[in-house]
Formats: sequence, structure tokens, C-alpha cells
Amino acid sequence: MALAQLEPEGLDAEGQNWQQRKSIQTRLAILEAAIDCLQEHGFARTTTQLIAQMAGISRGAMLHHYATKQELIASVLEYTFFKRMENFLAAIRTLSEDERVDRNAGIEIYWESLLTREFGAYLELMVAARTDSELREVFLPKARHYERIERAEVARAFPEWQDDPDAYDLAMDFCISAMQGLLFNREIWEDRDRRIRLRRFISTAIVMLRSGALAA
Amino acid sequence: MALAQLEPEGLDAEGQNWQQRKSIQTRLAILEAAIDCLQEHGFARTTTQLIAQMAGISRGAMLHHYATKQELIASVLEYTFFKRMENFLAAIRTLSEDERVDRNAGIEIYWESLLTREFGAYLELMVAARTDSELREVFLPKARHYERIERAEVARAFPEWQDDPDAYDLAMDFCISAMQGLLFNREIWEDRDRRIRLRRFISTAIVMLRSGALAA
DNA sequence: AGCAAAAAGCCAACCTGATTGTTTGTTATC
DNA sequence: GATAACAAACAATCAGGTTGGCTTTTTGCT
Repeated sequence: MALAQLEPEGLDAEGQNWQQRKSIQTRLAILEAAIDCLQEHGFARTTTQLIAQMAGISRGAMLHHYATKQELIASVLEYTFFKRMENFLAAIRTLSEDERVDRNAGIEIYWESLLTREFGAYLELMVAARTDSELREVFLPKARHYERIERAEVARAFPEWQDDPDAYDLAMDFCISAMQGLLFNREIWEDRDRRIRLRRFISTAIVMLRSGALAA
Repeated sequence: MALAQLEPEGLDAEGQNWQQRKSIQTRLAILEAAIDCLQEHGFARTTTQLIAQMAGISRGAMLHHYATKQELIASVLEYTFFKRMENFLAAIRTLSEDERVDRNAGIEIYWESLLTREFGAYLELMVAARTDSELREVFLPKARHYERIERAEVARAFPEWQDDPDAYDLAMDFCISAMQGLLFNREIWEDRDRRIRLRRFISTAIVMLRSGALAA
């Protein structure tokens, strides 16, 4: 149940020969282009043509690497989750114990991870999967798998929770819900100060949950 | 700033003549069909053909009532918001003071309002508007307007908050974020008990916020 | 009141543009 | 020579919107 287990295969290995290196490079360009497309135009308007164009290759070349759109989307799913998670955990590890435990700085880092291109694309797939049955069948099993990995990895990064696993689970559910909900309403709620106040409130609630003052 | 002000025009008046009544009836059938389509297939796959088919009329007839898809969507937006809000407020008014204030029953009613067909359709437009620039221009101004109305109407339904408007604003933001975030992750989090526990936690946090024990 | 013109509700066929996946061909690498 | 990377053209499908026509209701004029 470790993050490293699901590092996208075929993208990291420094290939020996020219063709492998070229292939990896092109695949990465396609994935990054797909992320941009998803973020900017949404899943529905993310056409294979647009991705290829943004990646700077022909559609034919793209369909050589990813035979179908579904196959590409599955790769984007893995890639965005892994990249975001890796960056998030790396950022958490840079925190001092004081910042992490007493000042609850992980919350803001989590919030920032929701504002990345990677999560933008992931989110787009997440909402599209609610109504697109094909995507749903690809997305749900993966999302549930990722969720378990995320929980385990984050638990390791926040050892101060380890003596109360129930509270930790609740805090995770709570943090994810509240933050993602805020993300969705961000554009409707124009008042930035109010959004900041909400994040501070969420943070306070989590601290109180950890201290046992806010038992469910 | 009252809900009644934005009751969709042309749908409620009991028209005198036959044509007006027929027209209203058809428009309602179209709106309800659009809600079903949005909920089931998502915005991207909600085609005019599908809506017409589900409403039991021809595409030509539909485009007679709503000349363009954008026009129809704008009507769906108004209609779903109004209908959900009206039902929500009506349900709140059936609560006794004890249920509402001391047992915080409004939270569960709000949650149930998020599970309705109307909110399902509204949500679909909300997420699609994040990346569809045409829809965005229709959605954002309306959503911001509705948000103000919602706040004012809900404030009237929960008079126990009226002596602390700042806490009320925060509680609203918090409740909306956390509940909608939960809604999004509902399918990923398979454990129903954990979801119930999260709602209880959110409820507790709001009660503590009202009592002043959880100042931001 | 009677009747013709106008308008409303409705339908079917057509047109244009876009998207996906397939097929065929070309060049460079193994 | 076989295979991989890539490109371009093709076919099938499907979207939204327009046009013309048909039936019923409403309106206005005598």
C-alpha cells in the first residue's frame, strides 16, 4: 500500500535505446498536454485532436502511443494522482515538527495541492465519471485504490495522529470534503477573506478533533 | 432579495386560453426531461435530441419553445434552483423549534436537498461551467445572485443565528463546502457509516460555532 | 356572429461542422 | 528486413440549428 508501487510504468526508466527514450518523451508530452486540456476545456471538450495539437504532434502519432481515448485517460488518471501525491508528500516533509503539529501547516499545503494543474485534471475526470459510464468504470476502481494509498501515505507523514486511527479517518474525510467543497464554490464566493476564514475554521476544527475536544 | 422574486415566469400563471396552458405544460415537460438528462448523462451528453425524446415531443417542438440550447439551460438553472430552495425552506418550516435549534435537524434536511434531482442537475451545470466559457457566462452571474438569495432566505428560516451574522456567514460557507465535498466523494467512500459519522461531525462543529466555542 | 388572416404548437428533413477510430503510407531505428 | 515513430486522408457517426410545411387555436374585421 505504498505510493511507489503505482509509479506509472514506462515513464521513469531511462531507456537504453533511442526509440524508448523518444517514446517516453512523447508520452510525457501527451500526458502534460492532456492535463492542460482537461483543466482548460473540461473532459467533454478534451478531444484527441486538441491534445495532439497541444502536444505538438499529429493525431496519428498520438493514437500510436494511446490506441484509444479511454486508454489515454486511464494513464492521465494514474499520472496526475501520482504526481500530485508525490509533490504533496514532499512538501509535507519539508515542514518542521512545530509547523506541522502545532501550527497545522499541512492544511494549507493540502489546499495548495488542490490548486495544481494535476488536481484540476484529476477533478475533471472525477466529476465526469459521475455521469459517463465508460469513464466511471475506469475511474471508480482506481480512485478507491488511490484513496487507500493516500490515507496510508498521509498517515505516515502525520505520525502525531497514529494513536487515534478513528479520529484520523474522520479528520481525513472531513478535510477532503470541506476543502474540495470550498474549491467548488471558490468562483461563486467572491470574497477572498471569507474563504480564508473558512480554511482557518476547518483547520481549527481539525486541531480540536485531534485534541479530543470535538469528539464525533 | 426574496425567493419569490425569481419564480420562473411563464410557468406558474394559470393561463386563460388553451394555447398558453399547453405551452406551459410542454415547457415543464421539457425542463423536467432536461433535469433527468443532466442528472443521468451529464451536461456534455445532454443533447437536445435526448431531451426532446425524454419529454415525448419532437426536437422541432422543443426548439420552438427554447430557440437555443443556451436558452434552455438558463431556464433549467432558474427552475432547479427555485424548486430546490422552495422545497428546502418548506421542509425547514415543518421543523419544531426544538428539532431545528437544539437538534440541528436542518443539517440533514440540507443534505437531503443535495440528493434531489434538482440539485443533481444544478450541480452538473455548476461543474460544467468551470470549463465551458459559454455556460460560465450564463451560470456565474446567476449563481452569485442565487447565493445571496439563499443566504437571506435561510437566515430567515434560522432566526437563532440572527444575533451573530458573522458566525452565520461562516456556518453557511462551512456547511455548503463540507456537505458538497462529501457529496462528491460519496461514491469513492464506500463505507456508509463513515459518511454518517462525517455528517454528524459537521453538525457538531456548527453547533459549537453557534455556541461560540469554536470561534474562527 | 361569421369568417378569413395571423399566429402558435408541432413535426420531419436537411445542412454544416466536429469527433473518433481506421487505414494507408513514409521515414528512421533496431 | 522487421519494427517503431509518425503523418495524412478516410469513413461513420452525431451534434446543433435552419427551413418549410401541417394542424389547431386565436384574433380581428365586417
